[in-house]
Amino acid sequence: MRISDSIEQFIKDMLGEDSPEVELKRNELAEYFGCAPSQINYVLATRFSPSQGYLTESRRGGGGYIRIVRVVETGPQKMAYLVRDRIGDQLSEEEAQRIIAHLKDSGMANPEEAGMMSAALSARALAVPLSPEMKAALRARILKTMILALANKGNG
Amino acid sequence: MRISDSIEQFIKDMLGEDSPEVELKRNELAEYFGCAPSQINYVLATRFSPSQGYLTESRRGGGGYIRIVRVVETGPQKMAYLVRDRIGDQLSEEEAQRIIAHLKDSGMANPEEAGMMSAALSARALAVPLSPEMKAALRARILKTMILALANKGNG
DNA sequence: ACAATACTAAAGTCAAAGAAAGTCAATCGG
DNA sequence: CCGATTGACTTTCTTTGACTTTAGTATTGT
Repeated sequence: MRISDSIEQFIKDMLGEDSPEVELKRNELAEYFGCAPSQINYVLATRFSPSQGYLTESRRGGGGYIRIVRVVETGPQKMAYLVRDRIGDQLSEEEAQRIIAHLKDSGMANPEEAGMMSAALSARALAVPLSPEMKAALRARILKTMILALANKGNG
Repeated sequence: MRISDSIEQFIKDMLGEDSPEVELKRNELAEYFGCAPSQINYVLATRFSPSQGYLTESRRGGGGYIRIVRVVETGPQKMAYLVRDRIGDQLSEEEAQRIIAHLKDSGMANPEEAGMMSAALSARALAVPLSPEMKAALRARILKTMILALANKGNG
């Protein structure tokens, strides 16, 4: 069996039990599995990427760490994913505001959250010298990220 | 656990309780934590900087001291300050998250709003092919717009 | 007594060492 | 050939210590 797979399994077991979040020491883990520390980065990059539903954050230096958070979950969060999938790579401001209204109407976002989303995607917020295509791409990404944050709020 | 973090926590606990101000002896604190005195300066520089909402003043020589003050400003003033002075044309993600944390801590934004802001300005939301400068410019504009929305909510 | 000087007790500065994690190109193995 | 593995090198954050600066206190000369 590949070491990468073992490490992946190890981390997923830790994530499975109690919390959707695990913190580890790169060097310790590497030593435990008898591999190069950078192997851990490889596993993170290939098995715990954002597109696979994980976020990682880390810190270097003395007392450094790597934290892995699972963001894909069950229940209402699937709805968020559906919505997210309906947002492509491009998003107009009108469409964005429509989706936000829908999120609010369906109770997935409260008025405060909707207000912030609306502001972040307004023409005013994106008043920078960029092509319309780039702005549309930005809107899509920003809204997706905010919806993910919404979905994740439940059991962070 | 890092000594820096312990010292940070220690000071924040002192600040948290009663007063927004605490006075301490650098050498005593260093001895208490068993570290070099200059470590205290490091903690002050990295965790209690003005941009993080703290001011420090000190005195050398016999009977010297270090005083740390948590700066408190009222909502509207603070927001105006943030938009006008502190957020320029460029904004790093770290700085953005710090500002958002401050807004939340001081009650100017509730956790939901802060969450949305944080998401909208995350590296993930801006993961598009743009120069770092352009991203920094976008962050600045988006955050300003969201803060304006916050401010407007209250009195309008 | 008073001012200048010396002594001592702080805090400040800065650079070097240490401790992690990140990157990337080369290599390995199925 | 392609994903897995490694290791040298880089970057970032922390910790320490030697040296500097400043403030209060004691001493000394007039």
